[in-house]
Amino acid sequence: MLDRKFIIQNADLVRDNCVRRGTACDIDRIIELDAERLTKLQLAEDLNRQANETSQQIPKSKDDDARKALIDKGRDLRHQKEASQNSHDELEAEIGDLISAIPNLTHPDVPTGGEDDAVEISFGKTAKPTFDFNPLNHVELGEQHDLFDFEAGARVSGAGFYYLKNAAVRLDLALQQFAISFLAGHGFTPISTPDLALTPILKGIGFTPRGPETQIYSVENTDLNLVGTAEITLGGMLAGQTITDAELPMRLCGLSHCFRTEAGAAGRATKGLYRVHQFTKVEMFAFTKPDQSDAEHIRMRDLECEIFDALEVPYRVIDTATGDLGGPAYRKFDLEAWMPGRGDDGQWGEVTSTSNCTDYQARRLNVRFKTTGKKGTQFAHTLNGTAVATGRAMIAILENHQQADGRIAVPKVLQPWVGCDMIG
RNA sequence: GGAUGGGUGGCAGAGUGGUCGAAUGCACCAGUCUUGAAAACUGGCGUACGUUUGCGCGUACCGUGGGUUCGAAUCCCACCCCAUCCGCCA
Repeated sequence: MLDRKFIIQNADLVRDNCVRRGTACDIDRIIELDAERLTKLQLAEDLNRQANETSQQIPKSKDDDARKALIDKGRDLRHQKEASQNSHDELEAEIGDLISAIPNLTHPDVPTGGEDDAVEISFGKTAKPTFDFNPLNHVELGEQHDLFDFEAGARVSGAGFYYLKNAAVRLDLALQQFAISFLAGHGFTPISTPDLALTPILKGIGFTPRGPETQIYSVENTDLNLVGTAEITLGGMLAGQTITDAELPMRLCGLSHCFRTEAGAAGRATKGLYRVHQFTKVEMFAFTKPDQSDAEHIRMRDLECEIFDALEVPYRVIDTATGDLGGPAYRKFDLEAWMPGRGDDGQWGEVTSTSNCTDYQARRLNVRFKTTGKKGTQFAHTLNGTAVATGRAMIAILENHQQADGRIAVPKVLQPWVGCDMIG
C-alpha cells in the first residue's frame, strides 16, 4: 500500500496514477475520512492525558471525598476516551480498506495501456527454430515419450493436475538444480520455503485469499493458505522485522510448489502444462534500499535472460503496460518464450515475470531497515522475479528442441542433471 | 498431543498495581584524557503516531488479543511462540 500521508499530500498524482492503471479509487473520500480520524485521535489522546493526570493525583490525595471525586472523574474521562478511540479505530479501518485498493505508483518508463500495449524490449540469443517437419506441441511430445499423465492427474486431483513421468521428472529436477546453482553463483541465498502461509502474510504481499475471485487455495478451519508463489514466503520472512542497511541488498532464491485456483481463467484453459493448479518454481526475491531497487530490477531481468539463453530457448522481453501491472508492482518485465506448439503456428508464452514493488509490500508487511548513524527507520524495497517455473520452461524446451526423428535435445546446461543429451 | 519453565529496549537481565518507557551491565555514538589506541571518566543512546518554525511537548507500545481497575510490564482469560522432558512420526 501507499503511505497515507503521501496519498493525501499528492492526491492529484495518486488519482492520475489510478486512472492510468485502470483502478477505481476515491481519494477525496480518504481525505475526508482522514481529517475526521485525526480529530478523533487528538480528542482521544487529550482525554487520555487528562485521565492520566487524574490517576496520578489519586495516590497523593489524603482526603477520602476528594479521592472518590477523582476516581469518578477518571472513570468518566476514560469512558469518553474510549468512545473517541473507537470512532477513530473504525475510521482507520475504513481508510485502510480504501488505501489497500490503491495500486502502487508507476515507473515513468512504463507504457500506458493494456495487454497489447506492452513494449517489446529485446530478444534472446537463441533464434526461433525452423522445422522441416510438422512440429508437435508438448502434449503430443509427452505422449510420444511417456512424460505426463494428465488423465490420472484429473482422476486423483481434478482437472488441471498432472503427473510427470520419466525424463520429465529428470528435466523438472534439472531445471530446479540449474536455477538454484546459477543464482547461488550470483549472490542469492538458496531457500526452500513453506508451501503454506498465514493469511496476513498473503495480504501483505498483495494477495487476497478467500474472496470470490481468489487465486488462492485456503485450508479449511485454519488461517493457512497454499502459496501461489514463493514470493509470499520469501517476502514474509522479514515481516515485522527491522534490519540494518548493511544487510541490503538481501538476495534470496526460493524453491517452492505453487498452487493457483485459476479462478476467472475459465475459457482460457489450455491443454497441457501451460495453465495448471500446481507447479514448481525457483523464485528470486530481493530486499533493497530505495535507491537500489531500479538497478536491482534490471539485474533480475538480465539474470532471467541469462537463464533462458542458457536453456537455449528463444524469447522476447516485454515491459508490461500499466493496465497489466499487479497492484503492488511499480514496473514489471516479462520474458515470453517462443512455444512452437501453442496456437496454430506457435505463440509467445509467458515464462518469467519480474516486478519492482518498491515499498508497497514492505509497508504492508512492515519490513524496515535502519541506516547506521541515522535516526529512525525506512521501509525496504522488495523485488521478485521468476528464475524458472519448471512447467512452462519444460514446454518451451520440449517444443523448441524437438528433432525430425521425434527425439528431444536436452540443453547443454541441463545434461549433467538429466543424465543424457537426448530424450527418446 | 501431555508436563514443566519461559517470552521485558541491539543483547543480557531487574522489575508482582501508581513516583516505570522501564534499574543495572554489555554493545553502540560523542567528548575528556592520550603521540595514537586501550583503560578510566562524562554525556548520549528504542519505535510509531500526533503537535510545534524550532527546543520541545503529548499519546501508545514490556509475545498477541481481550478483561478487571481511576490507574496494569505487574492481576484475570484466551491464543501464539521458545526451551526442556515424555509420547507419536517422515
